[in-house]
Amino acid sequence: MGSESANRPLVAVVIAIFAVHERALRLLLVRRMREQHHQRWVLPGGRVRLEENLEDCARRELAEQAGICGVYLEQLYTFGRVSADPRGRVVNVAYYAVMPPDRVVLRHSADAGEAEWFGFDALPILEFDHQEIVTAARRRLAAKLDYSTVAFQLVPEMFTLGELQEVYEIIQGAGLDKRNFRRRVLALGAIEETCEKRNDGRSRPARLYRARQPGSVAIVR
Amino acid sequence: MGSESANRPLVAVVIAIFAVHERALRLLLVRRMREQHHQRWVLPGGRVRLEENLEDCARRELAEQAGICGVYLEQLYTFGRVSADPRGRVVNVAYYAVMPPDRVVLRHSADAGEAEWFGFDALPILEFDHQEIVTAARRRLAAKLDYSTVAFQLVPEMFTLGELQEVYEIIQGAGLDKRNFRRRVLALGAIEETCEKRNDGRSRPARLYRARQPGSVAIVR
DNA sequence: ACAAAAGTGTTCTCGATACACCCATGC
DNA sequence: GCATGGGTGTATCGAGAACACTTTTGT
Repeated sequence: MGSESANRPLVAVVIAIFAVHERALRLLLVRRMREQHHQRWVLPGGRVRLEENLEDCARRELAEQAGICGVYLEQLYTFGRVSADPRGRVVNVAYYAVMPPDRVVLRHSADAGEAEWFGFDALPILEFDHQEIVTAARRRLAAKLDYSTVAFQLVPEMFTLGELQEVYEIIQGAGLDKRNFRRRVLALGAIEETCEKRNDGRSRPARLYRARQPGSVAIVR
Repeated sequence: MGSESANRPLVAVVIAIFAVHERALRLLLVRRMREQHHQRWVLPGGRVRLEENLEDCARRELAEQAGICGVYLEQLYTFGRVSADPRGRVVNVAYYAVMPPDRVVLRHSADAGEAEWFGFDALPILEFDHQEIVTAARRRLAAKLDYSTVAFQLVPEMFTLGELQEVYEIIQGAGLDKRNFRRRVLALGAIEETCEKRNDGRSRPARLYRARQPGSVAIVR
């Protein structure tokens, strides 16, 4: 370590992974171990191996550091400010990812140290260029809600229109008209009714819907 | 060379720079010298220096390889497929850039080898992941015409509405209604009339317009 | 009965589209 | 006078926004 390859930047991926849980947008952070800034919370990520594609690296780091697999993942931007990391030149290929709330229970994997979901009102101060990455990721996600089907990746497999609307309202930070919202999302033709209803125990049961293409995110409109 | 830093990917920038010239969309390519694939046309670009920011690197390479300065430049995507380059692992941070037609005359700089503008109907076959990069850049540019003011970077400082419309039609590959186009672009409030007219010698002289913020590209609509 | 969220239609405004003719200049 | 591109207005359509009340369940 230390002087290895000092004539090339280090290439790393960094992931901002979001979930909407308990009426708040949450971001996953991990504690960085055995490093200069150990004990500080940082975005998950790590160096890219020579024989590994960029997205594979992002998925591997999510799995290793937080036990998370199979989420929607999209490249965001590459940050490479010369002075971003005092330990040396790093080029961070940033990704953002999203995950449904029924999967935020974290499996603490052995070698991983800790991982934890933070609300945006209680985010710790982030090192390096991670603050900038989170801001860009959040902006991109908010924008994509309006012209893609990402939102279905942020709700359980079966969901109510109320839950879906909550995702929009929390991420975009603005209330929406219920009738207009329902008309718009149904008009997309990307979700279908199920026969089931969800009974939350304190009000009228809501019909459950399901994405027609649960595995993929499409550009719409 | 050769075995240097073989434990880290090489980080390079690659630029797809476009201009609309003589009724066609054109792309700048350079001949790669003293390399395995010398004498093949490739996108301009090169390795990122340790003490150099990514965008600075892109601008330096454009200047060195084609004498081009001061253009609009935007990061596109980072390509890092393991097998993209047979010489070793490369992570290509791709940019796209645009330039007005009155600047496509190339200054052949001394160390640069050749640079040349190619129409899309006569593009050579590109090595590595360059074909993919060009396709992505073109798609992004076509999309950005509709929600930003990039188009003003593709026409001279003073331009006619006919020229501007031609830029849209050529890049998006579809004819537009003249009256609707003019109404829409004028309604943006981003350009202003000048007193001058351009006389092309074979029809009625056209009024010249100028961007209000010639230096910057804004998101609109 | 009351609290809590589900469910449901109509009106209005504004931006996008379709469409055809006269004008100024060079040859 | 003819060829070439410049310049102009109106009618229609559809998407998005505003807006309030009834229904179903649990307590």
